[in-house]
Amino acid sequence: MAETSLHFRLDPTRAEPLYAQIQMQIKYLLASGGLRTDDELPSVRAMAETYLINPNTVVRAYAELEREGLVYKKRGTGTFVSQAAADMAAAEKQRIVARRLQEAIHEGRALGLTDTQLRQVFSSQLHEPDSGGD
Amino acid sequence: MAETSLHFRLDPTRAEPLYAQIQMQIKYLLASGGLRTDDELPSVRAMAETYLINPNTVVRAYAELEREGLVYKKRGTGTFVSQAAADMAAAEKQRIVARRLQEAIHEGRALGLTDTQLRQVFSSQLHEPDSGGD
Amino acid sequence: MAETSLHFRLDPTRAEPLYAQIQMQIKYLLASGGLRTDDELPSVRAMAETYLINPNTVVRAYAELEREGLVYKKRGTGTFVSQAAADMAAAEKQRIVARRLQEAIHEGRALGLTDTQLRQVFSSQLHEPDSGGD
Amino acid sequence: MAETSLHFRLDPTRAEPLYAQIQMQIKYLLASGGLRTDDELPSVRAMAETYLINPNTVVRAYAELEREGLVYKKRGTGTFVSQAAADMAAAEKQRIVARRLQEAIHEGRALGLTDTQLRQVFSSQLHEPDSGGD
DNA sequence: GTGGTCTAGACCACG
DNA sequence: GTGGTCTAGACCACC
Repeated sequence: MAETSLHFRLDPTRAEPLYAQIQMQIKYLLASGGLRTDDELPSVRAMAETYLINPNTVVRAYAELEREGLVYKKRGTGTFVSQAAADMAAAEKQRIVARRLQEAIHEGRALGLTDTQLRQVFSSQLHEPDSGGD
Repeated sequence: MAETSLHFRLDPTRAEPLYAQIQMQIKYLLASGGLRTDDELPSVRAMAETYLINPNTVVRAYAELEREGLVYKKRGTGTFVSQAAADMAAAEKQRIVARRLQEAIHEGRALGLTDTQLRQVFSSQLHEPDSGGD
Repeated sequence: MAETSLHFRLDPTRAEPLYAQIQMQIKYLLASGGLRTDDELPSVRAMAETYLINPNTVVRAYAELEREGLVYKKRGTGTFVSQAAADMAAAEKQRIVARRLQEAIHEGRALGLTDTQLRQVFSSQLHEPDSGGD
Repeated sequence: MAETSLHFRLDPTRAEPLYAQIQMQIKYLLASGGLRTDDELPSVRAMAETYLINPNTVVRAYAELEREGLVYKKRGTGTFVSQAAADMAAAEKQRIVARRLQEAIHEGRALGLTDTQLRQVFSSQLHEPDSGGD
């Protein structure tokens, strides 16, 4: 129950490379439980056809994930989620959010906000019901 | 009284383009009050000589800032901080950051993090020296 | 079916910068239907070689068009006409021109020209081959 | 009755050079009757001080006008409107408007409008009461 | 002095 | 192959 219906949002226009978009979204799925140990990832070919992208792009994304130990490949079979991925899930979750927060903090500082102001804004956002966004 | 001693940290080895580094650091100065309306920016040539970069790189940074309405140029005279730059200041800054933080919080919750965890991650990021790669 | 035979008239002696000439002529093609949504523009290198200009000059023209939202780029792939370009078409075009004409009419009246005189001048301009200097 | 209260709108930010802005606005005054034969133009120094611009800029504007025969200089006295200026006034009026119309037509064509459409837009604008402006 | 444009050619990442 | 960035240095108009 997993590789049946994964869907990604890939935008070749964005500054972030396509392979990195794939990589990041798979990490997201790993962290959120959308992909579990030994689940099979979509084949390179399937992925490329579905999203009309170059197979090499998918290969690179998978290669990077393999390098990180999050997936493993069985020749002639496919690409699968590794055990390490599950172990990393918990920490990865925080890493993902940490990165986002880091970006927001960075931008805030670039705009001249003090740490105190940043804390205040963060707290207020944490309690806000929802504001709606782009 | 302002353009006397602007100093920037430009690192050509970073993934962020030089022109973007200049652009961002000038924005920082605008937001923090280090540069005020009608202050003159360093001339393209002066900037290039000081930081040992190509004048065209500075030209590009200034052009982007002009496109954003933060500076204006007087031909044969120089480049100056626009009124709009000052206007950008106040509440707008917090609004921008609030939105970013809201997104990060949203994502964190989607990944199952509790508010307490979010606070912890936020605090740790606030104190990190710097981390991100690209 | 479109980017097969685009040809431009670039004159480096004119006061208008080369990049602006390219930009304007592509706009013309967009408005006239010579280029349609998702059509691919000539590559930077191809354009530069065909017209014996520097690739950077083409880069700048394309960058300005992208900034205006008329084209988008896929890294490693090429530059394409955006959807927005098509949307720009219809009524918007007339609105832009109407405003310009209104200004000219206003000025003419301020100078004491009668409507009849304005009509005459307009007609003569409509038939002029080209006149303006800078 | 003329050089008493001439006022100009000079914008060093615009693409059009300052000297050309002065030159054009004086031509406008000549065409509209705001300046008549033997009226004295503001002195270079006065002009420069009033508008906080470089005296050389005014010198150049006056020089161009002199080259066109529209003004003449009396050493130690000042710059005055020539007889030719009056003669040229009538034709100049149309030239000014013609140029504006030409620009609008040019832009219209760049946007893909046919001559017929341009005529229609022109006529509609001629009859409009007023629309509002920039 | 200032910025604006352009050339020639380099190196890089991406697909 | 594609575009993105950067350098080195030219020439120009403007102030």
